Amino acid sequence: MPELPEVETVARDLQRWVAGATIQGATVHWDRTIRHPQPSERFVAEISGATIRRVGRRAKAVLIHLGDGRVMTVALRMTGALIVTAADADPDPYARVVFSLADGRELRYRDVRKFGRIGLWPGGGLRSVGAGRGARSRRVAEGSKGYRIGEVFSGHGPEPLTRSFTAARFAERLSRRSGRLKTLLLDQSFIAGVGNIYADEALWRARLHPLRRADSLTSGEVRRLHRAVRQVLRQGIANRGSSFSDYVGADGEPGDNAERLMVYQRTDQPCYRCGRPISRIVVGQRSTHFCPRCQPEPGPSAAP
DNA sequence: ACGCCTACCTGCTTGC
DNA sequence: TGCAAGCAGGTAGGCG
Repeated sequence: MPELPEVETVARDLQRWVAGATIQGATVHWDRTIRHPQPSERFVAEISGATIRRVGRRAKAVLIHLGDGRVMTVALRMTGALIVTAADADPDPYARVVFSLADGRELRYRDVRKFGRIGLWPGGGLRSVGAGRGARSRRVAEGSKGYRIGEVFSGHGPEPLTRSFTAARFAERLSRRSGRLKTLLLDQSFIAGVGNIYADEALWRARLHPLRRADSLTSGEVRRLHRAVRQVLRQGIANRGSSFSDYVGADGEPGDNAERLMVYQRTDQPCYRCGRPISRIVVGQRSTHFCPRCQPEPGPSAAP
């Protein structure tokens, strides 16, 4: 589930613990985890000997910047985790890729459900941040290799915690969309890094119904949502992420944010603001939690 | 441009 | 107790 706060936590941990380390070699236990380059033997050959210069994040991906400018991307998807261990730590049956570091430690990519993907890309072009739904056609073209790291992310929407993500910019983007708020918040080409947990949390905080049409918001509502998105993400980071079953930081420990969530997975429990039981509906095949009193039903004119 | 659907995987919980 | 169905934080790709 890792969303922006969980990925940010992992990236900060790794920056602290493995920046400057050398990757001596790698063992791939599940071939499909390697997205690029293939075959995975080639990936292993190309990563071996590389040094880790810096670790960062873009959208929900961990970016491991190498000494020569190349970038390794790790998309954790549902159950992925990057954990730093001593080499003599117990073997992990769910470790899909293990990087051995020259100092004797291991960087393990663990992933129960095997949805996550690791790529190794030439550097360059990372500043470009495209907009709109180019994401899709870009991704299709990407199969044709040769892609630099910047192009891997060119279809993603703005990073919600940056300075340039202003309420005015958010308002402009929302005004051009007729879809439902919940669906849009989950659309990575619309806004990067928000997933199911933080989308529900932000909508509750902003007192907006998940089925509201994006272009129906007043400017006051847009400001509330803009602030709410940033607040729930920052709170998630401050608490090292929300853990339910699989998510852990690079230290292997769960985060503390799950106990501070207001609506997510609180179906039928009282709303912390008004006491009314939290509702659960399905929007875009994703379970959605909200308070039917604090987040009133969109009127017929605003309904999609 | 956009929405809906399925597929990708495994483990855990729930209900009969 | 056993077993099957349902559920899970994400996204790529196909179809309409």
